[in-house]
Amino acid sequence: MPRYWLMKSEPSEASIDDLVAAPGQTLPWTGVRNYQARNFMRDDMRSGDGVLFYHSSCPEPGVAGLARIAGKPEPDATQFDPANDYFDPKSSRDKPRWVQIDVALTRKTRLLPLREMRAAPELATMRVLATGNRLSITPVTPQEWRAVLRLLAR
DNA sequence: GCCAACGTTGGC
DNA sequence: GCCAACGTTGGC
Repeated sequence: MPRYWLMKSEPSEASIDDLVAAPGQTLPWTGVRNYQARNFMRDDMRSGDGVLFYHSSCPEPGVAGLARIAGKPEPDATQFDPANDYFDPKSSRDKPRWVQIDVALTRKTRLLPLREMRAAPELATMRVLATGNRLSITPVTPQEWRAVLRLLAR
């Protein structure tokens, strides 16, 4: 049974165009430093799960493409690298704290702006739209997934 | 740049 | 375990 996720990325760090241009059109999802989001990756994601690739903290926030989970969670390489912005001195290779997982492009879509998502009654239940939500990874229901696809097709 | 909302830290 | 202080997120 496929599951669905929304994953936020700042386009200045990793945009949908970066995913299009990546080797194998696949990027390791690194840098998650929130336990709830980590637990989604570590415990709940399965290869083949659908992903809404969302651009955040940018002039036009919204869904920018469709992707899917590939492979399985691994220790996030950036946590061990002191030169990396996401270095975590409290983590160790023996007991890694953070995980990454590969995300593979399905297709780039038109931008579905946050504004349009908020205006769509069928998306009112989406976690990412909930007041105060800051999670960079949120589950998406099959109904929400289908509704997003319908909006993208317009 | 502002600021609301939320997560994390650390003293007690 | 409480909770104040602080840091981060992310839309606007």
